[in-house]
Amino acid sequence: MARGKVQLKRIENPVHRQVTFCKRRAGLLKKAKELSVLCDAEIGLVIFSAHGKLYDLATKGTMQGLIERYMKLTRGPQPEAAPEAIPLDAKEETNMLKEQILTLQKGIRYLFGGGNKTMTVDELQVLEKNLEIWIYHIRSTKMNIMLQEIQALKDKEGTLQAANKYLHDKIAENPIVPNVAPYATDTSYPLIIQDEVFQLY
Amino acid sequence: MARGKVQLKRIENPVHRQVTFCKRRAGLLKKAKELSVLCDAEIGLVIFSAHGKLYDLATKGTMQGLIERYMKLTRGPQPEAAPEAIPLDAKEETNMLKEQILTLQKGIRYLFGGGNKTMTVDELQVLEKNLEIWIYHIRSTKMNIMLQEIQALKDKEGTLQAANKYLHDKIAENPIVPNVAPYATDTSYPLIIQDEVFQLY
DNA sequence: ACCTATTAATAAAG
DNA sequence: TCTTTATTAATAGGT
Repeated sequence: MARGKVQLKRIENPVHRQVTFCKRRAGLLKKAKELSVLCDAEIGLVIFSAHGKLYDLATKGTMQGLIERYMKLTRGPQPEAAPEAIPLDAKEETNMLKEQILTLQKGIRYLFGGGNKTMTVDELQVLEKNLEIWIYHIRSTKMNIMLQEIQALKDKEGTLQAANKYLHDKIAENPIVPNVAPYATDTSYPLIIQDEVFQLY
Repeated sequence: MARGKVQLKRIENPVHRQVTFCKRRAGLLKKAKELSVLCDAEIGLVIFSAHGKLYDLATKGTMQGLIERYMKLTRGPQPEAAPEAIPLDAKEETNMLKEQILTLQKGIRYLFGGGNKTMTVDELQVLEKNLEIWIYHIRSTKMNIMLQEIQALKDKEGTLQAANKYLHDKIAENPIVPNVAPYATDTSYPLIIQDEVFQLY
C-alpha cells in the first residue's frame, strides 16, 4: 500500500520481513479491536512470529473464555460427559468468586466513592487479601514485559552482530581500501546479567 | 476510510453495523492471511458476531493445533493446581465471574490511569504503588474501627462499673435489705491486652 | 523512530 | 448483498 505494490509471497529479505511484520501486526491488531468495538463482536487473535514469539488479543473477556466458546461451537455436536452434578468444589469456588466481586465492588466504592463508613472489618480483611493477590499479578506482568523487552534486545543484538560480521567479511575480501579499522561491535556488553537482576522478583 | 471519518464506538444503526461488520470482517481475514504469507507467521483468528455466529481462520495447520500451541506458552509458566474435572456449566460460571473481576480491574485501571488499554511497565508500576497505598489505608481503617470498638467497650465497662458502685453504695447506706450479694462485675476481664494484639498491624 | 508518496480499505449511496 | 466512488487509513521504502 505504498511506494510500490506488494507481492503476495514471503518477503525474502529478512530485514524487510521483520519490519513489515511489526507494522502489519500492529495494523492487524488495531483492525481487530476496531471491528470488535464498531460491530460489537468478540474477537480472538493469536500471532506466532516465524521465530515463535507470541502476540495475542482477546476483545471481551479472556482468551481462555474465547477458546472455550470456540470449542463448544466447533465440536458442539459432540456433547461431553454429564453436565449434571456439579461437585461441591466448583460451587464453593463460584461462591467465593461472587463474594470477592462484591467485596471488590464495595472496595471500589470505598476508595473512590468518598464515603468509607460502610465496610466491616471482615470485608476490609478480604479486600486487603484481594489487593495483595492483585499486586502479585501486576508484578508478574511487569516482569514478563521486561523479560520480553530483554529478549527483543538480544534478538536485535544478534541481528546487528550478523550484519557487522557480514560487512567485516566484505571489507576483508576487498582490501582495496587499506587501514580499515576492525569492527568494534561491543559483543561483550553483558546484557545477559539482567536476567539475574530480574530474578529478584 | 471513506466518505466520512469513523468514530471508534459501536455503530448504533443496525444496518450500518451489519454492513460494516461484513466488510471489515473480510478485510481483517484478508490482512491476517497476508501477514501470515508475507512474514511467515502462524495466525489464528476467531470472530464471533454480536449474534453469536462464528468466523475463523487458521493459517498453517489447524485451529486445534494453534490453540494447543497457545496453551503451552500461556499456561506453561503457570503450573496451576487447578483440577480439570470441573464440568462445563461450572466452568462457564467461574469464567463469567472472572470476567466480572477483570471488568472491575479495568474500571479501576480507568480510574487510575485515564483509560489506557494496554498497560506499560510504568503504568503497572504506578498501579502497584496505588494498590499498596490502598492497602495501607485499608489497614488503617481496619485498625481504627477495631480501636473504636475497643474504646466503646471500655467506656461501657466504665459505665457499668460506676453504676454498680453507685448501687453498691446505695445498698451499703441502707442496710434495710440484708444478704445482698457482693457485686460481681468482672472488672478483671483483660480487654486492655487487645491493644497489644493490634500493634501487629 | 519518523516521513510521505502511494496503494488498499472502506463508508455511503444506488 | 454487489458495485461504484469519494475519502480515509495503512503502509513500503527511505531517512
